[in-house]
Amino acid sequence: MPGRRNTRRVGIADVASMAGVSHATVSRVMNGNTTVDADIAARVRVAASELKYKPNPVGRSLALGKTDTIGIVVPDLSNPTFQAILRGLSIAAARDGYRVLIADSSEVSSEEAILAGEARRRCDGVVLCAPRMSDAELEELAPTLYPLVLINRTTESVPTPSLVVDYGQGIQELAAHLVELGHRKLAYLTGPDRSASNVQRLRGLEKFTAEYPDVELRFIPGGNTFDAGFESSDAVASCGATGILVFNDVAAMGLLSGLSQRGIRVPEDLSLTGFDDMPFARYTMPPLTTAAVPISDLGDLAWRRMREQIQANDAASPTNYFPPQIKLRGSTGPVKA
Amino acid sequence: MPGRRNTRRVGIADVASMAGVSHATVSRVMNGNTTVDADIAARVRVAASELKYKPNPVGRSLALGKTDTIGIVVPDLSNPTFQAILRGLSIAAARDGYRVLIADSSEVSSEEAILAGEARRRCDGVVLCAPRMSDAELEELAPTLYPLVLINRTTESVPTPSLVVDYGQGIQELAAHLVELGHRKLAYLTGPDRSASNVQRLRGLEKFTAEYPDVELRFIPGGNTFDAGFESSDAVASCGATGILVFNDVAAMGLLSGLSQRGIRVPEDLSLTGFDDMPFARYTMPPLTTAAVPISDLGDLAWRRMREQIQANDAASPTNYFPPQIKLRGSTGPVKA
DNA sequence: ACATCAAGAGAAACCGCTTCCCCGCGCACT
DNA sequence: AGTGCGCGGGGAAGCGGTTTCTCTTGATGT
Repeated sequence: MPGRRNTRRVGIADVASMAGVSHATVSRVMNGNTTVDADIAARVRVAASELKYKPNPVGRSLALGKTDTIGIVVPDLSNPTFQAILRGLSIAAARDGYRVLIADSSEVSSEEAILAGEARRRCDGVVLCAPRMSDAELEELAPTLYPLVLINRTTESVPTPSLVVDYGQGIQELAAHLVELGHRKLAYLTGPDRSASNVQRLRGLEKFTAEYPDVELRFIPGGNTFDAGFESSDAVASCGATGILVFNDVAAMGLLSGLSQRGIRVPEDLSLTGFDDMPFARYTMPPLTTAAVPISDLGDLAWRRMREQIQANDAASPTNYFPPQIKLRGSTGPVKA
Repeated sequence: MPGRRNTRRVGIADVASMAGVSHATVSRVMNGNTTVDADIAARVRVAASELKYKPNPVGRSLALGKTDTIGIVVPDLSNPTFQAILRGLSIAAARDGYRVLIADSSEVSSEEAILAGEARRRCDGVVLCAPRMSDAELEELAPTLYPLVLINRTTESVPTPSLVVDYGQGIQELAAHLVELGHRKLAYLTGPDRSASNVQRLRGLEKFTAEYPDVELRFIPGGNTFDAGFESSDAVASCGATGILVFNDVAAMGLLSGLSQRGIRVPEDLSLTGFDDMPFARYTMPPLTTAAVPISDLGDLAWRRMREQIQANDAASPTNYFPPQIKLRGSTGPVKA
């Protein structure tokens, strides 16, 4: 006898026998089917509430072929960006009666495809954040995941709704801002090598240098952590640049801390920009000039794109690009005379 | 015909007919049942991988009466504490092949019970974080959720594994630390009124004043945000206390910022403690003395308690109290002469 | 009064998988 | 050679619902 439970839960059959009807009728009543006589329906409802009956979602899922659940695959749940996406997604999905199943690939990109497949099998759709996955693998995976929404990735073969933050655009604007302030020697403190969003920033900076050939731009290896920023302060201080573009706010805050320990003043001696506009960015000393990414809107929109596909109202919706919004604060200022 | 899918997925029957065996045999092979002839097993495996067959989890769940999924109910996913718990839980559960379904009650405590019930029906167990739920409701709800782990709550009627952070103990130790440094006039910048963890801190401080009758302790209404801390700086500066216990790190950072704007030096003029040891606490100027709560261990342990109940190796495991660990940093110093 | 029909409820099929039950087969033992 | 037995695989019964199909029943029309 498979699936026996110690304490058997109340099932549709219990309600049916209590109300003196067939379980088909109980099912009809529970699903609001109006072809049931009002008296009988009332009797069923009484029995159901008497027994505190709630339909078993697993049984329903099997019969209906849907689980009212969507999966999200993230590379690292400790990353505030993914936390915000998850939050936005979860709240938006909940409004439509859907739940969210999470799959954390722990930065192991070889796991991502497997996790996504598993999640898809349990859920009605998948939101995939897989910054490290190769393009080839993504192209192959995407069609098998069908109701799929991509974050910060796009596919060519199958048209898949994608939500991408335009990091390249953002960093260009920050660089342009520094130029406006008179800076001619800039440096970019890079993020993790294999990070897709770091690559996008580099692309954006290529365009920038093409546009401003007279501006000098050098690259300093950095990272995405406070400590990485902190430890880069020597390299930054000695590189001769007066305007520093940092990969993200966390590293920028580390750098800020390191510079202040060396007695280098921001923005008097050096201008500094971050990226992400995390909550504390406005509270550093000085407050950080940065680029805001509307990430919780992103989670919300991810759900909307997912819902469109599940309901199949209209299929193809193109990639949405999110231009970051530049926040001018105290960490950037005119170049020293 | 219920549950028809547009593109029918490959099922166990397809594998069975391809391998020329019954689906019972396929099932046995897929589940590693050794009573299958090696040749046949191999044939089945070939067919399965040929068709890329993966068992449908919903079908399995129904047959087995388990979903390999646990639910977590949180009041607010934007709260770093719950993010950390979620992360710890998710990673630990994943190691044992379980997934996590999230339910965000958006601080609406009336939703919590409903969400928890729904989650329980879909999952093999529930981790419940419901700081605002009334004791009565919790007592009534707990038995219906059986494989249940509580965070920062306990029950009396049904013995339920609980993981509670001993905020009272932590704040007492911080206060004692200030006394050791010579402070005799202390103030507590409170958290949100209805927050259970704020109440626990207040309880701890009651004990503290009983133990140190010669120390003066006053209370200043605060909050749990940076801005709340910032705006309290006047009240703090004028209250005459030399040692300030702040509800949490975020508010403490706000206060720190406000004080520095007023030219009040920390720790020379005023000593300051936070609570939580959030990642940035060590990077403020000066670094924040605070109490570290091992929250991701907490997620990890939540899973372990859950697993114990699911496997039913041993039933009752008592409440685990987590004493916060005091981190002495630069924001506290000897009282001014 | 009889035929037609619509409404409403029960029986049964089905979703995809696991596992119990049982039967056929080959081997060993008497 | 006949019986007992263990092994392995097929058939079928579930898991808990939804939905189609079918049949009963009461109302309506002529």
